[in-house]
Amino acid sequence: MMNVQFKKGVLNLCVLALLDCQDRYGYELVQMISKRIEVSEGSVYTLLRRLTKEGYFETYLKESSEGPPRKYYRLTIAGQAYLQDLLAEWRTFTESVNELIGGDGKDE
Amino acid sequence: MMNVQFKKGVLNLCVLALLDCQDRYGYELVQMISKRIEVSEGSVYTLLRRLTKEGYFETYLKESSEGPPRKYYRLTIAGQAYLQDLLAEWRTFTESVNELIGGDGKDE
DNA sequence: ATTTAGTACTGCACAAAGAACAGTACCGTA
DNA sequence: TACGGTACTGTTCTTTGTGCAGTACTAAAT
Repeated sequence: MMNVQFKKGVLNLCVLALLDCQDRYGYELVQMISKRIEVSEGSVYTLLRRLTKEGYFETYLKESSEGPPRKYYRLTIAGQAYLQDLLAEWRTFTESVNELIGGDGKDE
Repeated sequence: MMNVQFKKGVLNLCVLALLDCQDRYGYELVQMISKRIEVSEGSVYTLLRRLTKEGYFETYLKESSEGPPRKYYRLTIAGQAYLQDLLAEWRTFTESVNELIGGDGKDE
């Protein structure tokens, strides 16, 4: 199956990025991410709780016609800043890795 | 500092890829990887021991004129296959993430 | 001759984060 | 009223990178 370890930290980035466009609720995020990368519910909810505790999200409840009330997550200012940091890191990181695995055994 | 979690599993891929061209010794791998991404010696050596135990590397010692003998690592057949798997996974994974963070909130 | 710096490897205790799983609860339908 | 889908909580387990201490060899500086 999909490499578990690749996901460490990246899930973080994905959730933040998805919340940058609009507020979303947990189950919705699980569905959206699962379409592209395998992820368990537990991971996403755990992450949402953690980042909320760290001040990157604010939450509010809203009732749903098709089940229990949904907890929506909204990026805080800190969350937006964190997202920008992670985005930049992700880009330079993947670039670095691609250079490393690109095959050129150059010293420089 | 660099995001620790991004590295999970990727270090694995980097080491395998670097060994695909030629045999290398541990310290050399640490130096090569450190040029691009921050990594501690402990991580690389731990990983080398683990992958060796799992049959992806064979090792041999060779003396050095500038210090203690070096332990060289060579990819086994299993190691080459594993590398190909990881490479493919890495490519589809980064593609998926880039789509997710790319901003299109599309359902499909 | 002894110290110091660079090279090179070993091994362990620790922390972070995702996975698996069980549990709670609401809603609509058969 | 039993089932399946929606929606969230919480705990335990595993993997993997980190930090640190330790060993040991070589060469240059004091």
